[in-house]
Amino acid sequence: MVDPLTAARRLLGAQLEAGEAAGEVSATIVEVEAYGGPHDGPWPDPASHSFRGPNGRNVVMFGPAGRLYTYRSHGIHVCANVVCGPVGTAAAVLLRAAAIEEGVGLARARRGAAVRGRALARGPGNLCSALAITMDDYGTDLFDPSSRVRLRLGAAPAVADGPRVGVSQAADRAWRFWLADRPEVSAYRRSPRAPAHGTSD
DNA sequence: GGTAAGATCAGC
DNA sequence: CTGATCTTACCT
Repeated sequence: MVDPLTAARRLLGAQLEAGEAAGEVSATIVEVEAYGGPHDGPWPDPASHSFRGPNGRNVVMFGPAGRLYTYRSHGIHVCANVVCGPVGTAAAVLLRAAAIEEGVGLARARRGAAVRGRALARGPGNLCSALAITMDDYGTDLFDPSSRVRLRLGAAPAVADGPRVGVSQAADRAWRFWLADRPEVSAYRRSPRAPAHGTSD
């Protein structure tokens, strides 16, 4: 797993598990977005948190691949990324949506009784909520069996792609990927702060 | 030490 | 479409 585009495709169909014991909740990743790094790196990406170099929030993105990069969005939600790329080079894949396989009851208890099954982990904030991923999980090694959040890679079926959601920079880049024919995939919404279509990136 | 912006979500 | 709610970065 090296560049973010390859990593993004590879993560589709992978199993994400979260829980102290043998996986309280497990889910299949169905939608992701690739994010690059600084302007002078191999994948310059003005929409990435790492674009302006390492800082207190994004340091883990510059570390080894396979770690979890969590950040708080709009002061309310937590979003999760899988770090990729070699050490010293920032890149990550944002987990945007998943299909809950095991622990549906627990996920619904966390999200709310009225939430439809397909929407339990739809959207990056909702995904973390359903799996109880918090800022405490920042930097977690996703391939360590003793971690609270774990990842099991699989083979990816048919993949579709399109522009990323909600980014104001490089808004026309087709760096979002999802599994075709999946009801859990979230709807595309362009950022209101993004320039007119075709002008960005 | 102040401030503005934000890889979101739910509710009207 | 709007508001909630807060962390961080980037000024001055």
